[in-house]
Amino acid sequence: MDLVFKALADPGRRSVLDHLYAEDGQTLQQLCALEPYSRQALSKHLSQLQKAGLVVSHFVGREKFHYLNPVPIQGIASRWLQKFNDRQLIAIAALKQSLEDA
Amino acid sequence: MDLVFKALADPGRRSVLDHLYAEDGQTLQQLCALEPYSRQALSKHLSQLQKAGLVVSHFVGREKFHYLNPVPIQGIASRWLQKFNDRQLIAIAALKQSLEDA
DNA sequence: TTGACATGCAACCATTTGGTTGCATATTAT
DNA sequence: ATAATATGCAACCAAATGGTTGCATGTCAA
Repeated sequence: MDLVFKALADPGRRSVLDHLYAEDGQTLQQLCALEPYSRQALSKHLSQLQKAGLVVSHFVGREKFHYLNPVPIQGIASRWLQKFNDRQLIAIAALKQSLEDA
Repeated sequence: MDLVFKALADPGRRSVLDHLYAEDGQTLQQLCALEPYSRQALSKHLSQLQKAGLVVSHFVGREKFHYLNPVPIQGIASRWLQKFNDRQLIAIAALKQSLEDA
């Protein structure tokens, strides 16, 4: 789970996820045309995303196609929402209070 | 928004959020007793969490009380879920469930 | 078969990050 | 008033991070 948070921490990697969402099943070369990074840099980012489970890939010949896996993100969302939903109203109330005091 | 992702990337900061959830309105000294970090290290972590909007604090005398603000996390969740909902019916169901429980 | 294409891996470098030490400021208690 | 408490800030340092370069491997096409 720590890998997921670390993978999402970089704006470039989030952008890769966005591009994979826009068009699923892209190869490294295709992503290179969309991102301002070199092939090697993108490759390392994709590797991290893959280790975090956010991207799944498979080879077809010499081409490696990458696919988005939203499950870990769902995991984060449900974890934190589950954690905070119970107190949500109180916390929001507290936030409003503190903002009004400022 | 980038600050929120970066703030959540560190396991220590996530632990701070957990402790603030367990007991809201704690001071730096109280958190020091719970975390394996020095006062100064914790202070910097709290500062980052505050800049990310995940923690709100206010002084009472010389004591600074820290409160959890779940709103940015909700923002992340809704953003990514909204992005991926179209393809993930299961995610929609899970989110609705968690929101309805709140 | 030979050359071009798609990717992987390792070494190296600059920047960022997390942590500490030391000092300063402000509030409470004796 | 003086000492102890609670926090803030800046400088410094080691480790992690993001990116590059160079080379190696495997696949397709002429």
